[in-house]
Amino acid sequence: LARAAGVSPSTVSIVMGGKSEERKIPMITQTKVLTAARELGYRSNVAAKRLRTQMTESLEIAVFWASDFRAPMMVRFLRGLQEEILDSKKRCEIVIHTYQNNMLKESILALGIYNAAIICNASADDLDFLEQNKFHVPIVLYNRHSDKFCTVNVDDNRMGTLPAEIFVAREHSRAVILTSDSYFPGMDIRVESFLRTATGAGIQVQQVHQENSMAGGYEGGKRICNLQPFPDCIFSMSDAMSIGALRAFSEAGLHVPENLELISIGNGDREIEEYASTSISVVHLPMEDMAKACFRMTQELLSGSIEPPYSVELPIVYRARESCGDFPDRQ
Amino acid sequence: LARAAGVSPSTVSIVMGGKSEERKIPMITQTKVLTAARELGYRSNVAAKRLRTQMTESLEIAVFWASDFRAPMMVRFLRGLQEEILDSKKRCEIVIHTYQNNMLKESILALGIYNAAIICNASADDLDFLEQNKFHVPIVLYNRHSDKFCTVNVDDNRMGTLPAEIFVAREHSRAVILTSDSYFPGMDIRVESFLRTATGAGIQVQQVHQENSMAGGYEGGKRICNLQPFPDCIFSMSDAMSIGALRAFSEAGLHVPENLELISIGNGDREIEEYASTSISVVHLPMEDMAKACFRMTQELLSGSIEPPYSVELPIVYRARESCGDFPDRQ
DNA sequence: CTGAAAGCGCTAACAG
DNA sequence: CTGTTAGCGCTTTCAG
Repeated sequence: LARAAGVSPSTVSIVMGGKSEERKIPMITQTKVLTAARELGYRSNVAAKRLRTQMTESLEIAVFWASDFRAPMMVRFLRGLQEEILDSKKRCEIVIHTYQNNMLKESILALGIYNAAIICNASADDLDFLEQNKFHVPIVLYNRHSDKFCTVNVDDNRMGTLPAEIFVAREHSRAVILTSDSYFPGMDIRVESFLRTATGAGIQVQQVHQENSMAGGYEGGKRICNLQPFPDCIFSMSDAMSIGALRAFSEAGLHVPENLELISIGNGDREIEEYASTSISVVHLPMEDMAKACFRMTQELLSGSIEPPYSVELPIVYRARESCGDFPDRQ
Repeated sequence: LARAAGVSPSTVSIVMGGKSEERKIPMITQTKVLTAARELGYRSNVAAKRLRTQMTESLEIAVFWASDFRAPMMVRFLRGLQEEILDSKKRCEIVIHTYQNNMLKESILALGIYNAAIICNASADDLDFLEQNKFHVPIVLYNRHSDKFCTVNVDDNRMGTLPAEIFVAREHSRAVILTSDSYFPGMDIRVESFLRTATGAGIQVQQVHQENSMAGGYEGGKRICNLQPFPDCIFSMSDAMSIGALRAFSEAGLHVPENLELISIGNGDREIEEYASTSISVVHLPMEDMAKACFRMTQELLSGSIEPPYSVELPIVYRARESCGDFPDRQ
């Protein structure tokens, strides 16, 4: 350590701790220590410091989040998480690890150094990796299924059938699904269950694939304008795509909901849904509540009151706004 | 520890580490340890674990972020930060601490256990608190001024004068500032320098105060519709307020930019600015770049290549989109 | 199969 | 004013 680099063990600690004044260390010693530290590229070891000073009562929870188009959704998740931590009255730090889709394994090396981990946005590959390894830290999976880990979910099937039922009830006959490459199994389920329910009720369904972003939604919207037959309703896989599509429609002189109704997966900020040019009707993804459930689950795992394969599924609701009405009998 | 709670010191470690199989610990001992741990509410100490296993090479940087309407902006900041960390090839964890405006002091107790801290969104009170205390950890302030700490800034004055100059050049004569309660001195500077430049050039300036959110912007927009004299240009203090206002205008049958032009402080996601019902012309706040500068500054502070009162100011640019044109001579 | 012992890097008494 | 010492809670050889 910097101990070899000059004077003594504790003197160093005093100087580096900024307690030079009160302990009356002469300037000369201070500079000796400081320059030595600089030359050795000394970095104090925070783990040792924490251990020694007993700054150890607060839990550390790692949150893994994909650094792609889903990054903005982290805000809602963190909001829920922070709220629940506050409510729980526990001291708890959250450490964010962002990772590339399918690259979870590279980012997760040192899980053991946290009290618990919440893993979000895992792809099928990422899940395989998790299933095949043994971790000795409580792990909660956000919106994924597993028979090895604890998970917090929504009913992806219902997220597809509900909008389909609404379109049926509202007597639409030509739907289009605005979607993107599938990043996780649940997304396919949403698409397929919409497809099944809608076609089962005699609705003709087309699909438009674009990048999951406003830009992608915009391109998708332009493509939808040229679709034959022209659809009378859209199921969009994200708020971002919906906003892009809305803009494309408005440029094309198409009006939502008059010319076609739109229901989106409500995975964006509530304000953005409400203050879009046409406020967006959504199948609401309760991310804040899911985050809370994730946190609670880590605590239960830590206390041993639940055991690993354990799942919670949160109910989903439809929020009718301008872009699509409600079931006719509720209006 | 759980050591008293049954058998031995290291056996516990083996069992809790999940190495029971390979070390052939009999089931009976395992359960003994496990139940004891449960009853004692045992939580392994991550600091000790890190220290012992030398998982210590990675820096830990605390990021303090206000948990209010600015929460969504954390995404852009984190994006920049992550990118720079990746580029730097250093292992570095970021720990997010959200705090209530004016309550930084409550959240910051244990700064010593990080390698460095980046403090964002500090209010005047928060700054006072920081100035008056001595910390012995490298601290970087995001978008604040201080003669004690290192800071990364934009030219708040220019953020006000630039839109004013554009409005002048575009021959507007009646401006309105859509703003909210001031959360930090820089915001006042933006408003005042706009006011000074605009009134100096003979523009009549009104102000509308609302909450800094889309909802607030919407209410503000409605109020603007009834303003006498009716303005021909708006300077909005955030993308969120702009989006709300845009919606209010469109409901009132007003068109942007035909009836009035709008320039916003570009503090939201780029996509949201581009895909708003009318894409928003902004004085761009380079948050990602500022985050990068913050990270670089922590590293320089750590290596001793810079000393505390040190500032970096990033240039700001105007991005003309639909809601307001550029300087006439650039068009 | 399990216990004893050492030591990670640091800080806080307590003596010099 | 500065050095010595002990020990934070854990894991890891190494002997039983």
